[in-house]
Amino acid sequence: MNAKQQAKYEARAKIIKALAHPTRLFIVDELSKTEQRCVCELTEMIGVDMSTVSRHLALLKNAGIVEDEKRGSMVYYRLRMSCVLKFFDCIESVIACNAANQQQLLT
Amino acid sequence: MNAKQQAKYEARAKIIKALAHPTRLFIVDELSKTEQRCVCELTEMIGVDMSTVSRHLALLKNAGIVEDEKRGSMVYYRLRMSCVLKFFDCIESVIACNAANQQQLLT
DNA sequence: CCATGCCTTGTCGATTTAGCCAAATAGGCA
DNA sequence: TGCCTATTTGGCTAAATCGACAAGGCATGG
Repeated sequence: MNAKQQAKYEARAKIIKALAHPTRLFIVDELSKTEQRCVCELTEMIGVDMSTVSRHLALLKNAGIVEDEKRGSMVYYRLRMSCVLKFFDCIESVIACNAANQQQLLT
Repeated sequence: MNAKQQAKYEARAKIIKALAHPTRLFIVDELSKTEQRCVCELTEMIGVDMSTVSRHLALLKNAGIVEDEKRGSMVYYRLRMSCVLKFFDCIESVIACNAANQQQLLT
């Protein structure tokens, strides 16, 4: 693998890594349902420290998946690349396929 | 977020995490082009220790993304859920969108 | 101006991850 | 049997990640 290839896969991995956490998946899911949410709302829903949520959001933003907008003292986040939602169908089918496989091993 | 929700997002995150590494993305890409590859071939292409490649493959297998088949003394891996390939279009568009944004900041 | 609420950032400890080397396992072949 | 190759696994270190708490910045409302 040459340097250019390497860079390509690293760039891709960075985006995927940004999604690779339950809390961040929840955030993406939530923003697909509700257009925009402030940090405090998400914090409330998730149930971890606000600083932790803030960092998750910063990470998603840095990857280009969400964007933020400050209004007054609140910061609202919304989905910037909604194509990531398409991942979920495939993910679910992987999970279902794994489950079916597990099942089969028992018989 | 209740326990069931939590579990759902964790299961999803596990799959995504399995893809969140440049080497593993390379492997998936390669298996989309060539149907099957043994560990030694992939090791050759990637240029890290075979034990490292073996672990990456085990991780992908554990997530249900690839499957393996032992033939003689070699182990061949192939893609099990090719739907993950669909991720790449979206990923590329995120990258392109980020780049366009960067560009705009310079003007 | 001060208090309060919203948010981000610095720091720390605990956990996970990635890579290497060495050792163990397993198949193929002389 | 004994060597060689292919692969996995154990052990180790360095680096990254996550979560909590504390402190600081900024806006709002008395």
